[in-house]
Amino acid sequence: MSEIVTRIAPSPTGYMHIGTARTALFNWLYARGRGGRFLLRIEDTDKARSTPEATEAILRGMDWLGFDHDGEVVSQAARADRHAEVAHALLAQGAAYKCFSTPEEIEAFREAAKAEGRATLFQSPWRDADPATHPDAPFVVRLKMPREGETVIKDEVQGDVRFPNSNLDDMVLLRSDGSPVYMLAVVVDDHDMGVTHVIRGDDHLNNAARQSQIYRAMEWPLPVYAHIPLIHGPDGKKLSKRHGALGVEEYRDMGYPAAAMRNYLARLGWSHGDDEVFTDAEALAWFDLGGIGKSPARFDFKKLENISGQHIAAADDAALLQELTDFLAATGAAALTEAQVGLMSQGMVSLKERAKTFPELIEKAHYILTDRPITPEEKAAKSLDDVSRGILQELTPQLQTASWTREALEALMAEFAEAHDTKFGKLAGPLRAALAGRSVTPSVYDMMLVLGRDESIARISDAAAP
RNA sequence: GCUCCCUUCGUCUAUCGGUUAGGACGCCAGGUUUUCAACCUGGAAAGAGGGGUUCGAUUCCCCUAGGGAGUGCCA
Repeated sequence: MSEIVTRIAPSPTGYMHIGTARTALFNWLYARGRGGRFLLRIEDTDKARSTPEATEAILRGMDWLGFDHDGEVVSQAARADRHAEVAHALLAQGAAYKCFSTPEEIEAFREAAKAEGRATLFQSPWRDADPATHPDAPFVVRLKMPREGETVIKDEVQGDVRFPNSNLDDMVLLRSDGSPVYMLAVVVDDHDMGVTHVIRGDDHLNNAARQSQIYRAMEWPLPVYAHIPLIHGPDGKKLSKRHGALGVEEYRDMGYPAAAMRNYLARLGWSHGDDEVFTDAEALAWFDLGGIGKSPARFDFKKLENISGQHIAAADDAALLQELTDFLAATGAAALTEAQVGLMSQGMVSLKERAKTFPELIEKAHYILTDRPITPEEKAAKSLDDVSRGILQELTPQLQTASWTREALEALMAEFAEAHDTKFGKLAGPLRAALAGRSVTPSVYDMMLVLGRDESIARISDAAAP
């Protein structure tokens, strides 16, 4: 079997859609999981809507998600000459023809068809015209679609889909200004790039029938098709910016790890038995076209969060810290100091199991990211009354001599609490306020261990001071 | 209008003719607990509707309903 080649071909208009990210993921998984190649082509033939900024956004999104592509990024617009060349070849062999109908005539045709309840597919009078009768006027090049029989698309997701040829129109290949149209461009590009598997949104399923006729006319081998259902919004309607159809970069900025995003997106419309949380290696090994569902899936933030939390909890400490650093940089936050990085790497163990996103992780790490003197928040300040200050004061010397291990500290606290005829729960509040200036923090022991004896005692002394 | 696709708990899904229709998220109840989170136990929750085919349909076929896509000298 020859090498597998897939591609992602986004249009650079606006931000990088989350659906594009999922299609890219499927293509990437399919190729990379099989030792194939994964290509990137920017479909920038619509000059009016394409922007360099959008291309940059796509590149950044692909980079963040870790979808490395092979070879150079292909610009579809740059290949217009080659597209036209194919159109002219089709023209020369009689598979396409020049159509001199004006837009007004076509419009009139459709109006009339509609009024009579006929199909509105335009039937050009020039399809079989003798070239000798061609006027000296602008024309478009149209493909001669078969009028009889049917076109069958063998789709790996949808099965065999049959289209009556009578429903296929003689689509335009070249506009009257000689520029190629998208339908032609995709086919030529996919062929020239050696794409063997076209995995794309099912909004292209109908187009596949029309495009396949270009392959047939050129006698090019058809790629394997897999049309995947689109992602819908929480309301089941098409995903729009209104309800969460955010750009990929917005998900990054919300603090979801890329690995979690990949995992969630993979599960959205694809399944491997009951597996829910998995690594990239597993996804690469498991992914196949047969596991793709046929119905559109809705985006569910709750599940994304859950998956995200599990990935953060399971992540390697150093790698997670690095990704957190990248997150801070990407969102324009201040970078961590060297000392903070040191403490963070020690605190990561206790931090990561309590956070679903990076912002949450940072929130939990507040005790590390803050410096003395600590000004307690209002809620925390309430637990620092005169009584508790006294208790903290009493506790300090004991901490001074305790051995700084979890066991020893737990024992010390238990003993201390008992001596004061109370429970550790009562001590926890004041200690949190002292150590972090907050009422919600990681475990008191975790904080003391990470902060170390000197810093911990210093903070407690600060709080105990009148 | 015409063509094509889709339809299992609220959500993501498993099932590839025979299951008490399974799992996950979320939700509810209880437990654990040092706050938050996590964790443990239990619970409610689904085959769109109607016809067939079959000994037997969630599964195969048809119809209806609902949703989506295409039908451009947009991509």
